[in-house]
Amino acid sequence: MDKSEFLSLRRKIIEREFDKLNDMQKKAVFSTEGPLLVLAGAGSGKTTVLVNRIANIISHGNAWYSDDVFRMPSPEEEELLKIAAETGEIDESIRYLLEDYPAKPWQILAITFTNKAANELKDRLLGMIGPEADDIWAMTFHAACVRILRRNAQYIGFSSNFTIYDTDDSKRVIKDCIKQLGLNDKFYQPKQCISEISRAKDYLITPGEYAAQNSSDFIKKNIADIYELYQEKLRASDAMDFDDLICYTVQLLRDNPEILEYYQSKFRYILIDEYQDTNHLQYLLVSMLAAKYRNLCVVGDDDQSIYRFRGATIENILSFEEEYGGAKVIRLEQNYRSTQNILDAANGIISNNLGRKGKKLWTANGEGEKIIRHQAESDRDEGYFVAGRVLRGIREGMNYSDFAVLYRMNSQSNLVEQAFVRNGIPYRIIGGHKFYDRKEIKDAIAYLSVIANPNDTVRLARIINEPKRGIGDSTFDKLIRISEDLSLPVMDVMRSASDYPMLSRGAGKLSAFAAFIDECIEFSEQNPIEELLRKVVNESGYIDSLDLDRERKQDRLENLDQLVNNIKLFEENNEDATLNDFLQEISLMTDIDNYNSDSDSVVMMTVHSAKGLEFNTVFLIGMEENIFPSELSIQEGSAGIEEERRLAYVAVTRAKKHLFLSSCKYRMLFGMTRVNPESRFVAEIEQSLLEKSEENKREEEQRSRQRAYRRGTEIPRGGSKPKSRPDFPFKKPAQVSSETYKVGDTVRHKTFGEGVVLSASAMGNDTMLEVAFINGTTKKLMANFARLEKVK
DNA sequence: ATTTACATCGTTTTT
DNA sequence: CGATGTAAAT
Repeated sequence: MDKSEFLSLRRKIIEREFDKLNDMQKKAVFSTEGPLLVLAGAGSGKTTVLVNRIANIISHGNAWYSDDVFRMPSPEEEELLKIAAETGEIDESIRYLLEDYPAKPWQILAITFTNKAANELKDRLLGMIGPEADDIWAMTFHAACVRILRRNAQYIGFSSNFTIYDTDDSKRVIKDCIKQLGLNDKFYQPKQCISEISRAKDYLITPGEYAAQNSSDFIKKNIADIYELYQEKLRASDAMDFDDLICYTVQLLRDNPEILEYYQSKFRYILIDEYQDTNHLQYLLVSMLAAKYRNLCVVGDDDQSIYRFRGATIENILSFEEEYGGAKVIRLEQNYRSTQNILDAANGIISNNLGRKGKKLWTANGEGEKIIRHQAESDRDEGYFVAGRVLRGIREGMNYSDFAVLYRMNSQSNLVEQAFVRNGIPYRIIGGHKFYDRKEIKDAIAYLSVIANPNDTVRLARIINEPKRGIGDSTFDKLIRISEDLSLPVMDVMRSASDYPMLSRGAGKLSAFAAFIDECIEFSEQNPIEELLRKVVNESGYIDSLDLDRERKQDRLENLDQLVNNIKLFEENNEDATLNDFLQEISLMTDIDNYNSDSDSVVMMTVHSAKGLEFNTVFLIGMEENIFPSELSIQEGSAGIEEERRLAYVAVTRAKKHLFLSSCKYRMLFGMTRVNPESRFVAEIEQSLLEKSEENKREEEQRSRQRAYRRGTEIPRGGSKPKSRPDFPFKKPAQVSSETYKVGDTVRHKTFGEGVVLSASAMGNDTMLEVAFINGTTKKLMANFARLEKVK
């Protein structure tokens, strides 16, 4: 056997191991060295590629492409190789012949976007390469950064069990800062400050630099002060926000060459999933880590970039080839999920975007059914339409879990939810009210946080008077003031509260509370977390205080029980896990991470949350202008619309077999009834792929029969029955306004101000008005709902 | 300090 | 419309 024979045999054996993959997927799996861009369309087996690529790197390294041979096989080994090529069974003794510098699991860093994706990746890796997969760093950006930071916390002046603040916590701190600086919080809104600070962090701009860059801008100068104070407060609380996790990691690596060198050498192979959703800071982090080996594989789909509002820059993926000269590009365009009709619809929508890498999904699954397009009378009818179709599906033998309802914004779930409740359809809502966002859960977590990190003043503020123990805002403010002025830990001040005249009145209560926390801290060192939680909620009087509102008590107790269960589960899965580990786990967790398709119920969520998931039947509701695309994105212009279009592309490609696109003639939105035309995205789908819903067809038939009847001509009665009115009040009791409007009238609206009526047309027993408001926008409103005031 | 009533506000998407 | 926050009353 000569060398080329051996090499081709080697390739054959390796290829056999991955024979379930298509050619493009194999190419991505075998391309281990150097920068690699994998453009993976929706449903193209992206995770499969990631898993297999990692497996290949560990078991074969670059052996498929490499012409290097460590040693030629002996005659016995040749026989074993031939057997392996025939049967796929590889004798352990010849493994070394099939390798070219394979990596150890701990040399691999695989970054995903969500914890769910990370867990899925880990599970599949465990299944494919066994327990040593545990050494692979397969996690989210945030989790990886936390891991690096905890190990090196002293370099950046934090303790190794620093707290992670969520958006809610950050907001509280920001509010404090605005107040403390004596600024008007109308002018400096917490939300805007946070996003401004977040943008600064994205480009590693320090408060000082930010101030210098904006010295001529009065407002931004103040934001610089807020930014500075905010960072100080977080540091004093030994806490970081989400952005800090990445930001401090980048700074740590930038300022400490030996640490950078350690991680650069450690991670020989880096893989980044969902690369289109990375922001500048994440890009920076990746490029630092990958600088040494340049074995960087990024996987993504420029058409699925939907997190621009959070700082994701689609440019990261668009300019990857430029950034990494000589990068290999592989496109995965074969879709294994949907029917061709669904893919054509998605292709049709996305082709309207400019500046794409460009790709076209195809499938071997066949054409499939047409996409059903339905127009409901109202948002309420839309809910009943969905419910009706689910029930029909169930009658035909489908499961509830085959269905998903997707929408642009959380508030759209309400009416579908009501329709489901009335029809006894089991459902789950992902997002919206997150489990860990519930008050009682946040309170409980706050107690645990303070016990884990007594410097966490934000969480302390939450619970120091919850339940009421007579420690009001002014006392707490004084407490913080003293602790800041004397640079003493808050807990120390509390313990010896009676030493401070300022605290005289509340001193006893404060020291009692401090004693309770101290007792819990001691308890926590010896006992499991769930025991600690039980102690906390019972002995703090929290449970007792729930009696105040009997209505919700049961609910809240159940939630607390659920939390205890979650903790137990966590402790079972993670031996000798500390309280800190648990708190970290939940601080980086979101609702979607808890989603599993086990229980048989219809699932409802936003399109954003649905990314990466798939469902047999998808109802995409609210396909209307001003909803999807959203009003704000329309105002924003093409960049906004293109992002919405990508979102629509994501939504459509979630469906495996059936897709419904529904819209309403009018809907209640933000407290008033609005009229929106059907979404432009529906028009971007080739019309032959769409089919009107039976419900709509029947209505039309009935209407035309009525018209014919009025004209005296008769239409032969067809098979279809007239649509029965739904058994629910379809509109609110008519509060018909005495006012009538005609074109040219001047009206005043509560929020939009004055406007001129452009058109008025009768609709049912109401009038649909088109009004041009002085703020330059034109809105369509229903006269009876809009609460308009006639001016002239 | 706490409760209540009233007003105002902003309304997308979330690691 | 709902959540959130402020002002006034207890």
